Amino acid sequence: MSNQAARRTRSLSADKRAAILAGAKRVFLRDGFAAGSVDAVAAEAGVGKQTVYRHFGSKDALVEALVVGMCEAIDWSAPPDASSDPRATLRRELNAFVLGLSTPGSVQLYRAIIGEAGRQPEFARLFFEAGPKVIRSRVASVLCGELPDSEASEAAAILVNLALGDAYLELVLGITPPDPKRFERQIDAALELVLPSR
Amino acid sequence: MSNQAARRTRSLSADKRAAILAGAKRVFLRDGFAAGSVDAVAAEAGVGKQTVYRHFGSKDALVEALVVGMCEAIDWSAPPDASSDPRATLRRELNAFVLGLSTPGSVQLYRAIIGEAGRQPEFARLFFEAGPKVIRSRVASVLCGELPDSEASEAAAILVNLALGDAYLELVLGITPPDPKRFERQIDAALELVLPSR
DNA sequence: GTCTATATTGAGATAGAC
DNA sequence: GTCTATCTCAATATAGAC
Repeated sequence: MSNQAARRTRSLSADKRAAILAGAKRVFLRDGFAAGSVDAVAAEAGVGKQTVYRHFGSKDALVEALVVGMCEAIDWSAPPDASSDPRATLRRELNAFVLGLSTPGSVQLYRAIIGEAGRQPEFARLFFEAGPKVIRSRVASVLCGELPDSEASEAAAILVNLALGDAYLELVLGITPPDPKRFERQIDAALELVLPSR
Repeated sequence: MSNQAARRTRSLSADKRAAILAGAKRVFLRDGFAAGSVDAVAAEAGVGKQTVYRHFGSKDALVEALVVGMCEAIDWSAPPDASSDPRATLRRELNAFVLGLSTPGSVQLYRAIIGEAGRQPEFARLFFEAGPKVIRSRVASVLCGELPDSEASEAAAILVNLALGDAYLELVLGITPPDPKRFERQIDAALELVLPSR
């Protein structure tokens, strides 16, 4: 009967979809959402343009699928550790965060999100909720053991800000290349300021 | 002879030029450098499109003139004061900085600069040199009287970062509206951390 | 379901009237 | 020097072959 082809009435190739999204990532993060073209995405993905439209319907929908997918894939947290030293835990956590955010893909996504924030507030919110907000609360939860709850939230915000510090603004602006050592120094200085060792 | 018309061989109307730049500012900061059109600029400025091209030659040149002009016009510094209290001076200086950077025009310029940083590094550098870098050194020069020179530069960077804090990221992302009181609280907390009052 | 060829719109840039 | 009308090309989206 129809047991073979029954449920594949509208089945599109998952491989092609992934290839298109990969192409879209390269094109749109390099050229920007406005200047990047569907033609370029199709060429980059090695598929016909019509295939892109079959899968996503429009350029806007493709861009949205890309941004949503990248935001959902964000995971800048450090794996859990057995150590009970909160300073060491915070150092690992903050380090994983800045490294994740320093990735070329993350920097390009960050630029694109900021650049479109005035026109696409949903993208900005999605990114904020998936990234900075998560890190803040992870850091705050560690700090709750060390500081009064009333101070933990504010201290977490300070730590996260200082961990990024100047280095991140300069990285996003393309002034200086990524420098893990510089981030480590910023993190150590931040920890010393918020949780003095003596 | 030619003494009347001699030197106006290539004189264009300064009024029109200013009107075009004002229109370009509205259009490009609202729609982005890529999506904003010269037609829209001409309409916004109330001139013909050809006039735009007579004055600037190309869309790229127009965008560059706009960005350069806005960066050169940046002045987020506080006026000098007679007070000799470095904490009060720093508070005024940092407050003027965050207020200047919170202006709708500044936020939109910041977004556009970040969004194009991967493709237009010169714009990013121009902005950085005219804005953040200037504030850093102003703050550092005040701190030189309070801290060893070796620490003043780093402390200045920390102060500037904490003055912007979470509030600025959320403002740029369009998550929260501008809130001068929140900035003031961030500045006070930052000063207390870097220059404890007791 | 995927590709090639095409319709249509819009934007950058220019020619010519005044 | 400024505007109106136009050229040209690129990009979104679609139609039809396989």
